[in-house]
Amino acid sequence: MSEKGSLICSVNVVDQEKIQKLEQILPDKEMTKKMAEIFKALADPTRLHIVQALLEEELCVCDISAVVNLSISAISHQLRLLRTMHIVKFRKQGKMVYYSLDDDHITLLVQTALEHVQEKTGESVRA
Amino acid sequence: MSEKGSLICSVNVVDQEKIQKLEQILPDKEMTKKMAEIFKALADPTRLHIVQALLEEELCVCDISAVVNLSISAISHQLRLLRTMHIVKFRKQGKMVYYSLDDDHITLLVQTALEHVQEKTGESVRA
DNA sequence: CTTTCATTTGAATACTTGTTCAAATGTAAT
DNA sequence: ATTACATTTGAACAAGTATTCAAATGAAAG
Repeated sequence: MSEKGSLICSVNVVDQEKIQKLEQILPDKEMTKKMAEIFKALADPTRLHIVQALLEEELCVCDISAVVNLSISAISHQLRLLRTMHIVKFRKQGKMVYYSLDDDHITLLVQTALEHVQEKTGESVRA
Repeated sequence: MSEKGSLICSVNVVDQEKIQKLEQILPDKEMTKKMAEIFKALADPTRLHIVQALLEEELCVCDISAVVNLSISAISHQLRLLRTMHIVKFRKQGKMVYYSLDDDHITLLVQTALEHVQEKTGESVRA
């Protein structure tokens, strides 16, 4: 943000038009920020693990803690994050709290990422 | 990871079977970690912005810096990260270095995230 | 060879984030 | 009320990360 203005390189001067065209097409900064937040929610192994488990079935905090093998407290903290991101929803029943996925898009995102990694890892993709 | 073992809550004891079934179905930890890394690559506004721009066309570092409105140095650092993640590839031509997307899955991920945000923001989704 | 310019790199800094521990809710049972 | 238990919360600490600045490459041109 400093070497701009007078110090614009020749290429930028030439392609100023290209830059402006891109700025028009691209989603605005707010949109990009929100998209980044979705990715960020899935960017932590613990949270992704939680989401993967909830992809299968509804689970209580205790269950999740067992599957992910992390303290109840740590899980609860992460669940709060996923809650505020509208990725999971919850349902109280007695002392227990049951969590499930709130959003359908998440499934597609996780699936796509899985395919990507499988391909890059050289795993056979048929079936 | 501490209140486990002897202190397992009654629910877990009952559903121990459920937990084991989940552990079988779910991708192993290595896979989950790799998936999280893909998401992490897209989890930063700056990097996502770069990727969105490259979705449209091949660009040099200078161009990207102009579009994202951040110092050349900052962009170069992020590009290195995207490079090691195999998300972008580059091509040298004289003094300039041109970057483009290395992976097809990224497009789908970004599109899905965009749709998700648009829905949650209450934007009309037709067309 | 020296200068110029696009890009990269390394160190430093400020900021963010995941986990832990201890304490607080809140619900159900004795 | 008191106890037991599932979950949440807040503070604190360690680890990770994005950006900046200054310096280093490396390629083309004078």
